[in-house]
Amino acid sequence: MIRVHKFIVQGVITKKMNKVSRSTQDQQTCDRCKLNFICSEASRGSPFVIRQHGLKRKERLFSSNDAFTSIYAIHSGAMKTFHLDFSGQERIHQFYLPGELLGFEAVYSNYYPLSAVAMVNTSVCQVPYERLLQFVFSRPEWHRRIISMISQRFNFGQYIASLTAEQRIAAFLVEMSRRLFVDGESVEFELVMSRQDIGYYLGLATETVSRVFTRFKQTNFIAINNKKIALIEMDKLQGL
Amino acid sequence: MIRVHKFIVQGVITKKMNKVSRSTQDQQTCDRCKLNFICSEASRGSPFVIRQHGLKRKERLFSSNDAFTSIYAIHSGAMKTFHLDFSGQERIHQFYLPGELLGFEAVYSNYYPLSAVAMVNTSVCQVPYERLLQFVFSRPEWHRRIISMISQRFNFGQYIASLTAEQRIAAFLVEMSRRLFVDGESVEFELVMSRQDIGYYLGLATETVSRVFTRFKQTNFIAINNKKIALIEMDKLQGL
DNA sequence: CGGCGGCTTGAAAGGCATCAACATAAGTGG
DNA sequence: CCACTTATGTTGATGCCTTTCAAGCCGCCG
Repeated sequence: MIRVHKFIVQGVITKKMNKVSRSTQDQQTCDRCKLNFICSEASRGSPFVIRQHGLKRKERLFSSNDAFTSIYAIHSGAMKTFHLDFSGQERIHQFYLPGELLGFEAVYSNYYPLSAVAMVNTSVCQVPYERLLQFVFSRPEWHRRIISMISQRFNFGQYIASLTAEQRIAAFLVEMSRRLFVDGESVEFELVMSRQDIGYYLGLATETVSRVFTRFKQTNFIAINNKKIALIEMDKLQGL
Repeated sequence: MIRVHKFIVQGVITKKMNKVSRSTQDQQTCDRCKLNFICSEASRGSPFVIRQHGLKRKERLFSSNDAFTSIYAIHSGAMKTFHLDFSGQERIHQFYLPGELLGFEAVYSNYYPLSAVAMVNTSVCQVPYERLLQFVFSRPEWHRRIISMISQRFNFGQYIASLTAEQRIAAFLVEMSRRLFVDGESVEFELVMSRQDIGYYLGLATETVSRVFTRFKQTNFIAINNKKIALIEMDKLQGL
């Protein structure tokens, strides 16, 4: 059996906050936020982040075609963005982990092209886009940084189409651990998303995801027990 | 037999220009350039675009790991960006058509993560990034616009992993025609990339690409003769 | 005109999806 | 807190789609 020490993703909301009060605990999670460079400079009680939403599992943050107003930063928990294809099947575009931003997809068209729902109980910070721009424009060094940050998230996604099921899942697991742990030290975490979500995300059937997990478990590449997972042979996963 | 009227992609470089002189002919192709909103405002002989490179087919514009200096706009022709995977196989990330920009992938890391080569004889405009920022920051409305432009190109790529070969190729063809013809009127064009490139891009074997083209031809969804292609039943292609 | 790279077509093998049944976990109400 | 219900995950058998290997064709360029 494996023992999982950190459950960073599975952030349970213990209290719902409607205004920003940066407690010591917040400080930790805020450190990894991609907007921290602005947010931490903004004076306390500043209107940069207007509130912190608490979302229950499966609760929706915004829907496809909603008018674009805000960027959201994941404070704790995890979300997914998706749209429904012509046959009504969910197509997952991205998962969002603590510290990551969602909503930039809507900047160009001025409406959210995708829907966003919480995969576990989640807390997000809402940053009205106009206000964000206002802040960004107020400091020259931030100009460059925001462009850089947005450029970071370019189209590196479609290459998975040429990978086998095992390669896709290995890449997915490595990617998850990389995004969860900045230091890259720990390799034990909680899969917040269902097998089906992973399948939709990687273009695989749910059963295939399950089977590959079992195969990886048998070859001792990973240890897995339902949602708890530990990457044991990271090298071998990357070497697929 | 089909007759192809427009060969916008297959821009043959008749003259190599080393400084910017916006002839009437340039004006046409520049109109569709995503940086035209800045470039057209910059006074003639301004240092915004420093020169126009002529690249022969298969010639390289920059290589993976090169230091990042400039964004490039395709003036005529077409390019592809790719990297080599561990087994030395080419993985194509994106194709770039006239008016489109490449190089933004390098902003974050400050080096080009991918290599770029011309698929046909191609002419590009080089825009040094520092100079671009200088211009962009000089006008607030441009700043907003560049952020919007970059945000436009978000991760909508990986969904192809869940499509069949026919769906991927149909989507690819529709996408190409959309990017080539702003009005969406014409459906006849020249495929500048090889079957192999298309395969690498879509995660399919070259033979599969070929087979699907033949199948589409037999069902009269398209007319195709080597590189010349006409989308006859656009609706049916989209409906796959 | 000959050679070569790109393209097409065929046959066989393999990987993944699908369908189906079951197991386990999570959620709900008494 | 337990019993029930529902959602989620696992495992097996079968079939199909795509890859792979192989051979031949076509178009392009020297």
